[in-house]
Amino acid sequence: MNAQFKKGVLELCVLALVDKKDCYGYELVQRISEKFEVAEGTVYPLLRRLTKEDYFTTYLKESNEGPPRKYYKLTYKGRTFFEELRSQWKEFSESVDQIIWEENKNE
Amino acid sequence: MNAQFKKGVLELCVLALVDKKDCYGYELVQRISEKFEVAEGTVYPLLRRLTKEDYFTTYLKESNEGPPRKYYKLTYKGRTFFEELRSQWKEFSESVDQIIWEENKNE
DNA sequence: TTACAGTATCTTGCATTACTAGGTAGTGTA
DNA sequence: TACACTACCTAGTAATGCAAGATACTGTAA
Repeated sequence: MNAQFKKGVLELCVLALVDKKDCYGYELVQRISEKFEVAEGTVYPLLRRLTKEDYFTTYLKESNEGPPRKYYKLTYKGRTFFEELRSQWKEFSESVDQIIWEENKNE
Repeated sequence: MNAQFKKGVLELCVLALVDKKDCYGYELVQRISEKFEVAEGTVYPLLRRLTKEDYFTTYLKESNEGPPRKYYKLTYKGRTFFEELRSQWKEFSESVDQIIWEENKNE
């Protein structure tokens, strides 16, 4: 999959998944990769950035399948940002579809 | 509009518009900006790259509204690339929509 | 004549973000 | 002991959109 398409959209996907329920990084990589490939080296820095910008809070939780998991939880600010970004994506992707699927017109 | 969303997609839009009819750079900026803002400093380097990669050929044409216009014409290779890219976009954007609009499930 | 708006092309340097390729460490199994 | 899987992390690189500037042609208004 074209890596450029993912720019900015991965952020939106991460926000959407964490909005539904608290997630840890490795889990997000797995979940998103079911739809399209994403690298760990992409997701962890993204989570760090979104946390720094107060869209997430984090907490650690023991696991019996490996080292402790760092869970991310959406803040109020994060939810607002997510909804704004999702709305922007809707508008943008619909515009793109208009351009690329438009029938030839007499002009 | 989120600048990141456009990464890679602008290429697709330019290909789509030139596929319909030969276009010059300034025209593409105007046409795309009807849907979402795009800068000249983005489009001209993109056209240069796509031409270098043999997706476009170019020709000059006089204008009575200003300096000569450089028209871009899609090559066979360009059309193949456009259709491939458009199909990738379809798959990608549908995946994103599944992630961000999915209802909460019992899990 | 001069100035400006609109049309049309181009370039340089910057900001952002995804990926590659590595590392560390815990758990369970062969 | 070795390996696979889970789980976290980072440094450096590549790709691409944008801001801000330059150049130049046409037509119009002061």
